[in-house]
Amino acid sequence: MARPADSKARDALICAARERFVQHGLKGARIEDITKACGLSKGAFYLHFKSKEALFEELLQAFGERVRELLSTRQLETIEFLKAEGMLTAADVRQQAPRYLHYIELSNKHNLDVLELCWEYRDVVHVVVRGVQDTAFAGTAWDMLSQALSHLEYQEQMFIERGTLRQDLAAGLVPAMLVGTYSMLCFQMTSMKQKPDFGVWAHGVNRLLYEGCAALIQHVSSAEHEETLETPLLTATENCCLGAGKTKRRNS
Amino acid sequence: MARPADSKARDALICAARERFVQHGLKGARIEDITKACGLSKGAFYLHFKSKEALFEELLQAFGERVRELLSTRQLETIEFLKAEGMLTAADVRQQAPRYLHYIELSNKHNLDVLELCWEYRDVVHVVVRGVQDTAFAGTAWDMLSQALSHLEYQEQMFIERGTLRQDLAAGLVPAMLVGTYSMLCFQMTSMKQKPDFGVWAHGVNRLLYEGCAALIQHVSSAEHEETLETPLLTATENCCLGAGKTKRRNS
DNA sequence: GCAATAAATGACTCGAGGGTTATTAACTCC
DNA sequence: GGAGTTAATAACCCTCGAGTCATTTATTGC
Repeated sequence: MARPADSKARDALICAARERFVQHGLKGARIEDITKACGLSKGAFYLHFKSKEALFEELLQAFGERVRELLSTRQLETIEFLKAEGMLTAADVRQQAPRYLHYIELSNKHNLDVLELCWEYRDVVHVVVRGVQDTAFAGTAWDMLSQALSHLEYQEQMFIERGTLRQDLAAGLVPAMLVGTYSMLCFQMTSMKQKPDFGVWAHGVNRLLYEGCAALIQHVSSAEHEETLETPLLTATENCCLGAGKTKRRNS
Repeated sequence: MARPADSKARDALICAARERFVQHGLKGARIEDITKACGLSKGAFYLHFKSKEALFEELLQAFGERVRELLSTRQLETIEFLKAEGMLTAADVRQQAPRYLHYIELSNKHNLDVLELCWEYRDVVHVVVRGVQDTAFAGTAWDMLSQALSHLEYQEQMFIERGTLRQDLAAGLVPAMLVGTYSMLCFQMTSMKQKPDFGVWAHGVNRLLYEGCAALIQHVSSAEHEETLETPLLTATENCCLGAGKTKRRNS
């Protein structure tokens, strides 16, 4: 006994909003343009969403959920692997033991999963990185990167403690390089029409980094790089932020 | 026979504007807030600048000029070095020859120069990366990264052609990792109060990457990584952009 | 002190865009 | 087909901020 909503209306609004957000940022996107793009009126928008920000938060929640899933399965599977195959030793790395190659394989799989997800949500990523300044979401990109960083730092720590990795690199360096390289890739993909071949990329990065570490391990006893680099680095926890610090938390 | 302008007014306006731009982005910064911050009225702003955008462009020009200087001296000094010391060979890298270590030293110096410059202009960098969407400057960050990328790709190409570097990594991978890592660092530094120790960082990155390449060179003949990764990759020239593509060029 | 001149002010206009609401359209159930 | 209900519309209000300009203020040369 009532007029039912056009089932496509809500989805159409979300879709149009995503496009506008990418082009103009969260603030810059005009509600009237969004509704016009799907043949609706401004009022219709407020029928489905409390505000532009609420719509965006919805998108972000979905993405964040997926990210959290990925991170936690990565965590689980890594621990599982190490339980099953035993902790990696420096010798494994040096000799490119099957166990080590297997580990790289696993790590690679996880990296690819992340890239795929970012591709799926590339518009949202784009907005989070470059379109939310002066908004409740201003710190979100950094928050997400921080999660990834501290996650990888945890793994690095494990490896360092067990002697798998050299200790003479600044702690956090490898995680930061990984996150830096991958976020560069995400940054790039937000402006691409064709999905690039992530496999080639991820594989190369992995080889460079892991074999770089292996190379260092071989040189351990050689005297030429003596200075231990133990300055604490740039960790995720170093949140001595200026801009990001004044992130107004969401007031939904 | 006229009232002279307060000599400090213009500088004060620029200074206040930079602060506001960081906090709220180019569009989000209000002219009246900028002027209020240095005890002036809105009208005074238009006495010194045509618009907010004109002021920002001025900042950007200064930064861009410095960047171009750095890139060209890097280019010059690298070529000069290679002329003086001869082209590096794979053997140099493998054996960590003085010539090779010297080269790394040089490269490191240039990297540090870039980091220092970014630190000096960290507020401008911050704005360019995150505060110019829906603005004439929307594509600027990417333009600048592209310059750096293609510059490094040129060097990489040189090394690959002469056989110094392995050819079985995706072309552009090392440049992209460098730019990715360094821009991650820039991204981080825009929210830091204390200047971090760039030396430690740059040194670690260099060692990882170069020794990673060296390690690969050692494995050249080993059969275990066979597939040649020759997919063209993500080069600077791949400007198949969506968002960045519709950058309205400046209309000053 | 006074005229001339340029700096600086702040009240003003104006357009843009977020959010509201009275009204109309469309649908369902009886 | 009519009552009841909800979707959707579009005119409206309101705030905010860019840019303007008549007016005031400060300074200099005489």
